Amino acid sequence: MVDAENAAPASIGARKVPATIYDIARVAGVSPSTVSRALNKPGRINAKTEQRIKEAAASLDYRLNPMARALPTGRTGTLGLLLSDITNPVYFNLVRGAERVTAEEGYTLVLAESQESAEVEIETAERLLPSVDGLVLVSTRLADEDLRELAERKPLVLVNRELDAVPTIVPDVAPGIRDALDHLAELGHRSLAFLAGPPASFMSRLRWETLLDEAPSRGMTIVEIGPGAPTLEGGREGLRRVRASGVTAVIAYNDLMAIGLLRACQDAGIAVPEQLSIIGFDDIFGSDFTTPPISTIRTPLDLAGEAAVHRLIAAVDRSGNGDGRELATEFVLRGSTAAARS
Amino acid sequence: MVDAENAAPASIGARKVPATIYDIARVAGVSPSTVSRALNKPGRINAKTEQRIKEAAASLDYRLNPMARALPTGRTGTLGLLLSDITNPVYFNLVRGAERVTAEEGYTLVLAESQESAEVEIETAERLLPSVDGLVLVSTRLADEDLRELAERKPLVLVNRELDAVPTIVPDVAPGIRDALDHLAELGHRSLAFLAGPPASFMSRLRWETLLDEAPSRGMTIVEIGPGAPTLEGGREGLRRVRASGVTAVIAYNDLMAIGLLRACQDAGIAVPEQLSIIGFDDIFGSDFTTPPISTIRTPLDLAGEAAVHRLIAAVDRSGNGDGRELATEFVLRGSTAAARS
DNA sequence: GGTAGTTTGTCAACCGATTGCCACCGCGGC
DNA sequence: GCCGCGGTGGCAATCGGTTGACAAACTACC
Repeated sequence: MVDAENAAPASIGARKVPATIYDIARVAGVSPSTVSRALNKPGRINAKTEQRIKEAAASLDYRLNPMARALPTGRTGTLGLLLSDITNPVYFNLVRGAERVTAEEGYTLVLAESQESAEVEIETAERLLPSVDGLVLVSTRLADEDLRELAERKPLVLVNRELDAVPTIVPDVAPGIRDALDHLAELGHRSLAFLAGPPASFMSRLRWETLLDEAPSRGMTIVEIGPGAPTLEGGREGLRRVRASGVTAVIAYNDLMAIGLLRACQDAGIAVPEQLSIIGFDDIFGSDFTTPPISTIRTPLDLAGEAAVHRLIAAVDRSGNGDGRELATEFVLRGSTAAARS
Repeated sequence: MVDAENAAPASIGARKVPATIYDIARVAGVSPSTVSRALNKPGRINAKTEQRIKEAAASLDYRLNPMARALPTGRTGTLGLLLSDITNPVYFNLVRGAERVTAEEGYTLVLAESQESAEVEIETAERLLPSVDGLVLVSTRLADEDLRELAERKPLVLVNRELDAVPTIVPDVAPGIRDALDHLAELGHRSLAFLAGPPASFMSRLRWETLLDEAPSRGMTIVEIGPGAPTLEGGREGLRRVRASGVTAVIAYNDLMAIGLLRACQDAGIAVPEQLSIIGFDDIFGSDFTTPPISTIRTPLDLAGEAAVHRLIAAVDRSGNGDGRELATEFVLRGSTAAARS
């Protein structure tokens, strides 16, 4: 019993205490401020002293305490990435790209999700804000007003949303859409439908507007069906209206909806692509698992993630590096399109 | 020029400065320490004063600075989640479960990945360690030695890895495996193969060991093929050895490998499930997109993520809540198995 | 040798909270 | 009238770094 009482707190509680610059100063025989400068102002200090301090630091297994540094400098060294739904495969590559650049630049990434709710989103942003140097908001559902308010507290970068005075990363949807439409036109399709996503989605509107611009000039008619949830289920639910519309090809707001629609077709005995051609957006993981594999308009979200973080870091440390590469979408031809049924 | 010099820093730089407890103290006419107590030691202060302080705080739109609090208390209020590959769909639900509980408990989650490399993993863990209260390591590739070292610096919870003296979340693979084997036995399969994952993977070994225990008692032979990368490609590459082995059914280390193998079979003109039955692990997103959809042994990773964070928080704030629910796997029957070819 | 100029390192204040210790207040009891 | 006490609130140290101002030491030049 005595053993247990002693052992437990000792093993659970008494963790190794990290070394501080004061420890290093003592070992190296200098003052703490000298240690601080030796460690992050190379050259400010005599080379020999610097060397001695670095050795002391190494021997003590020193690691800088980010919290302690954040206090006087105001820089936390972490960036926040806020998205609507972490489990949505659309964002996988975006997260990965963002994570890569963040680590590369010596920052730390904090990830959070808003569960498709504007309320949760603003709360989460508030919670994150004090401990990050800046925030990337992906496909935000917030109002312009809220965004502006956030932007005046910490640097902000938006992905898939445009707002003046706030840095923005929006892929150029036109190239992919044009190629997809050309492809459908060649196959003889004359009447299309766009299966729309959530009403608050900037991206859904942008895709629809672009289709609306581009389809007529190719001699095709196009109608909007929806809005619907950007999920498998949302795609399934579109089938009734797709059938009723009499179109020969559907472009869905995203791959998830395209796959949902495809499966609904299969359940209903509609042959894809023979009776209906389907095209998605984003080229998510798994969109080539289906039979037929989904043709899709790929959004380079990995690049978008990278660009967003680059831009954010530029804003955080005032290095003017705008990094204004264009992020062009691209049509990926697979098996879900065929000649229009006559 | 004077204008520009004044304007630029003003608009770019002069963000809203957050209020501190000193501001509140001034407004409420008390000392900062009283403010601190009013805000987080309810009752310690006269009710009227407390009220006044809270109103002042609200009117100033006060938000506590987590960094400043972390310094004296040593508690940062954030937890780290480290996994080998963020884009691996296996972890999606785990991440989501972890994120949910973390937010629920008022903590913040930091996500990082190690890119399947032990070296990157230890570096990343080191980088995260000073700014988190504890760490969850998922499917770690680190040696026991390294893990023990980390564990004595900050609370640690392992998922998919066992190590004495460190809290561990390992799903119980046996139930799912037993059901899968029963199913295959019923279909007349007598010789199986296990398509192994990475050599350093504890989970791969655990699954193999369990198969090794359970198959013979059902009158089936089983061989291990691999190790291989836990990816589509890794699954594809297994086909040659699967064919050579003459087995009638394959259980792959995970769904990704199962899907890779399936696609390789399709390319090679081998009918699945007629000529070869395939079963995966994990029930990842997309494993039901294929034709045939993959039968799989589902691991409740969302629960694992939740349990891991609960456990970690218990360790962090010494609330003894062990939360020792068992996480049983479950066989999900879909279309990739059929009677053994004679 | 004296003076100016340049390194190099130290002092001390500060970032925004937390917390142990103490002082003050009013009150009741003896 | 004095003492003790519980309830409030303030003082000041502290966490671990950063940084402007300055002093000491050294260099160089006349």
